[in-house]
Parts: sequence; structure tokens; C-alpha cells
Amino acid sequence: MEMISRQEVEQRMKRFEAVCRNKSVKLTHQRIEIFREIALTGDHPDAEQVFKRVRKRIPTVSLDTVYRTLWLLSDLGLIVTLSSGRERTRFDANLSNHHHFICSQCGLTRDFYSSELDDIRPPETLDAFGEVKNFHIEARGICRRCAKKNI
Amino acid sequence: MEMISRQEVEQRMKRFEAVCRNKSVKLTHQRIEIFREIALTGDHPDAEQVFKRVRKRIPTVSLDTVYRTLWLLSDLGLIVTLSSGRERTRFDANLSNHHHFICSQCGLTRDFYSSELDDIRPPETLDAFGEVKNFHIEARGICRRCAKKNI
DNA sequence: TTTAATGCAAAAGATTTGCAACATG
DNA sequence: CATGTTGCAAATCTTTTGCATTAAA
Repeated sequence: MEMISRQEVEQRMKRFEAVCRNKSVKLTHQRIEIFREIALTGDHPDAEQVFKRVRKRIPTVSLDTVYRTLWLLSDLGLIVTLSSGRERTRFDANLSNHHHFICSQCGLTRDFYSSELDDIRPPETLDAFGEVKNFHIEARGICRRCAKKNI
Repeated sequence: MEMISRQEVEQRMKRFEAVCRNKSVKLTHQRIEIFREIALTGDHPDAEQVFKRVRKRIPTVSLDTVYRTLWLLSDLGLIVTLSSGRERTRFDANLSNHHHFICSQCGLTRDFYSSELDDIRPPETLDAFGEVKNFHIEARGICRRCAKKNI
């Protein structure tokens, strides 16, 4: 489980609280812990994984609250979703400009950064489709772990 | 429904048949029609949509055959999958180097091309994660149709 | 003829919903 | 205190599986 620095986590929590107050979304115990769980890690958990982790802190939390909260956070723009192939939807609290590496075999997902890639602008052709809000790269391949297993 | 040129469709069908023969995967009536349905269109249908369209040609086809075939085609590398947010997995028979525009509201997905973008190479940092097989851009935003509805 | 694929129906999984009890602002 | 949120259980939706039948090579 890839951990995020304490500093960064606190920044994410502050932002989360600010946005909730701003949009008068109630800061419940459950929402705080669900968001924290995603803010704490860089491994893009799915709903079930978030549920299991949050249950350690709030044993009575229910899976449907996790789902409701996840979509709420996504609608608020506090987390983003990513999904691929047979995999379930995963959630990510990293809002800075970044890209994804996804293992097509096990679904492992890792953020990566590249100032070179950040300079790329969406081609104008896209105006015909609509307004582009986010533009990032998806690199798919086989992660080291799976490569080893495959031998 | 965005149509693909007859020429291109035939090329895709030929490739499909060649790969199946090569891997001794049986060319059944169902598989041919399921693949054709995806090869015919550029609108990236999901399993249910493929099922409905194929049923017009083969009324007795079953949804589970569609699923089995879709994953088989994906394993054979004849189609690729793409999925996003609340949306179901969609399938694409376009194997040429291309990128995606995805509407975050309705899930509309369109291919786009850009020789500039094609020149981009994965950064070396990625070697730490694994071997990159595919590298493409995902542009997310709001399509024109949804933008109109939102007014 | 041999082997694999299909269709059916049923199971399994994932996600959503209605509603009474409860917590937050 | 008013309103929105939670937990529960049940419903819904999506995807997968077992197995007898059928079709491809």
C-alpha cells in the first residue's frame, strides 16, 4: 500500500472540509473517514477495499454508505474515478496533474508525473466533440509482479 | 451511430478471421456477428448494446455468449476495452494508434487522432512499474449534447 | 469424429434504494 | 430542532457458471 506523506494528507483533508462546508455538505464521521482512507493512499482502492479499511475505524459503517459517499466525493470533484477492463472502478484523491500506469492483468494502478507530458495541449479537433476538462495519459502494460508470475 | 468505412470493416474482419485461425479459435456464426457489430461502428458499444444489435441478425443469441465472446476477443487482442466512472465497459475494434474523448456525463466516447500526440514516448520512470504496451490519451469533458441539456 | 461453443437457467457479484432511526449544523 | 445522513435489508442490475445440446474443424 503506497502511502502519501502526512503533509499531503492534511492538505487533502483541509480541502475536503473546505469544499464540504462551502457546499453545505454535512461533515459526518463516516464521510471524514472514507475520504481520509482514499487521501492516505496512492493505490487507488475500489469501493470494497475502502469499505474494509474504513470498517477498521468505524466497525458499523455500511457498504452502501461507502458507495454513496464515494460518488458524492466524485461529484464534488474531491476524488476522481478510474476503471479499466474487467476491473471495478477505483478512486483517487490525487487532484494534481498526473498520469496513470495500469496493469492490464491485475489492475494495479500507479500515478506518474512528467513535466514533458503536462505541456501537451488537447488538439483543436476535440472542440467538435465538446469541452475538455481533463487531459491525461493512460499507459497500459504488465506490471513487474505479474511479469514474474507469468514466467 | 458512427459508421466505419466498408473497406476498413473488411480489413478488420479479415484480421479477425486470420487471428482466430492462427490460434485455432473456432469461427462460429455468433463470434463472427459479434465481432462484425463492433467492427462496424465507432461508438464503442457496451455488452448490452452489442447483444441488442447482434440479436437482430441472430435472434437466438444469448447475452452470456456475447460476454464470453467479448472477453475472448479482448484476450486475442482483436478489440480493446475502455471504461470510465459509473459507465459500463465499452468495446472498440479500432486497433490503430488513437486517443479517446469521453463525456463524463453521458459516457459518449469518440476516437481521435493526432500525429503530434503519437510522437510522445512513455517516460523512463515507467520502467519501474512494468512494461508499457499501450500509451494513449484520455480527454474527459462534457460533450456538446450534454452541454446543451445542461443549460 | 473430436473438441469446443452455445443457450438456458440459475447463481454470483456489484451497486442502488426505501425507510425508520440518528447525527449534524 | 430541522434536515440530511446512516444502516439495514431487500431490490436491482450486471456478469458469470454448470451442463446438456449443438456446431465447427
